[in-house]
Amino acid sequence: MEGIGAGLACASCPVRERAACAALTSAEREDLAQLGRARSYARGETIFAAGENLDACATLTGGLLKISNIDGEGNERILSLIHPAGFVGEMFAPVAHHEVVALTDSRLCLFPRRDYEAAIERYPALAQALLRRSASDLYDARAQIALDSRRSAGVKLASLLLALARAASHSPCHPAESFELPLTRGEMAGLLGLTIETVSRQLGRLEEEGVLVRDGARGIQLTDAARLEALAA
Amino acid sequence: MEGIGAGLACASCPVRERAACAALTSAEREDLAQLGRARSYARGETIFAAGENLDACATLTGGLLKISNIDGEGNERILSLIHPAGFVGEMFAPVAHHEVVALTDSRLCLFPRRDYEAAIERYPALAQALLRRSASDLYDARAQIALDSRRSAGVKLASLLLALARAASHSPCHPAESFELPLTRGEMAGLLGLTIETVSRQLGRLEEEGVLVRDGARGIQLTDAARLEALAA
DNA sequence: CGTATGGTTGAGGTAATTCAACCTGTGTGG
DNA sequence: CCACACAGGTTGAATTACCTCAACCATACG
Repeated sequence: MEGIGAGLACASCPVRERAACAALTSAEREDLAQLGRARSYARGETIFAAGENLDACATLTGGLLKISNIDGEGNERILSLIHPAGFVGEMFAPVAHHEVVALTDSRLCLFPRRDYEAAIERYPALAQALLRRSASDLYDARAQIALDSRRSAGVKLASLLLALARAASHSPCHPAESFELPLTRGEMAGLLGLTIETVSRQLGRLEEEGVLVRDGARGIQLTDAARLEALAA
Repeated sequence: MEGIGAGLACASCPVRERAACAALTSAEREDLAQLGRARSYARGETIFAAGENLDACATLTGGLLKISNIDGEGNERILSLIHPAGFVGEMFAPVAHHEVVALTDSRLCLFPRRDYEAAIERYPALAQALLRRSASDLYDARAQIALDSRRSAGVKLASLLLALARAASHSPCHPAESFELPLTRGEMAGLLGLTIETVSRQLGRLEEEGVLVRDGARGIQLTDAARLEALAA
């Protein structure tokens, strides 16, 4: 079903209406699909490594990715999470600045960078769609900066949990009432600029306060979502 | 000389080779210029206020802007500095998310948003140029996140001083050896997520250590730029 | 001259880090 | 099947970098 000949099975693509390529006409998409190929990555696999030659870009069709930076001392800071329909690959940099790694088993639609760049020039709608997505990523990144500033560990963690609960739920703005954390404590710490211990303690505190119940290391059940939203303010 | 009729004096524009509109042919630029108008802002003046209707976007031709977020308690966090040739105005959001304020006397090229959006559709090269700029802003924002994470106040301040020294110098990567800070202590604090007092103390410490000499509140003379770069790592 | 704005300096408190021990589940090899 | 190792997680005690509060200084400006 998928990948007859070279291309992709856009017809059955779970993000065909939200990804950048959705801006194309079906004929144009057909054309673009010829250039790409789908590939699966297991949790923990690296998609792009910082410093390596960046000759591809991709749309995430399923799973969850992280974009992260490793500093001199080997500390990882997660700069962004990429959800399905997200786009990765720096179009205008010769080498990758950051690591891109699968947080859960994921599926991507990979394109050779040169071909994709050519497609951008050929299809103005694609450039616009990417611009829209880039603007949105920029907004998210700035929201992260705003969050980082003065706010306490408790607020940061509450915001993250809320975002994850929303992502876990399929309805847009409603947080799922119970879900599995797709990140380890270390990854949460890396994303929030905290330590593992602090994350663990804050999580414990939220449980003490009756906001949630932990179910094993990863399971979360929100017992007071309203309270969580208030804390995340 | 400037603004005969409605348009802009692109011929004498100091950023005509670096701004997004540089991607256009001269005929196209002529056309775009008809839509815009130049305006000056004094230090402290607000260009866009968060929450207000966002019906314009702009290219900065001279000066320095900040994009900032004010949280519930009235604390300001500066999300980004905008240097000449930078673009401001969220194209795809109905209302402004952030404050945009002039840090020094500045000059902008303002465009009605609808007209600019139409221009993007009309001129694919413009969309591409904006995409490039947006990708670069996104990279900067992520660099800021990386900086925020675990690094000490000293490292943050060193990075900022280095960035300002580079911006003050006209040659790209060489820091100016003496320059005026375009930001108050409060603004530096807001940009780095620190307090005014911490910034002041760290600055004092850099002076003690012989990295720089302060000349009044704003003047900075780098006596050991190499050391500063090492500290900013 | 007096007020305002921005800046410096000091003392004390605190949230988060660091360091360290211990727990839990899972997979592996004997 | 048990023993063991290992990765991820929790918990505690001590430390510290930064914040908060507060006083004071400098420069500019009406």
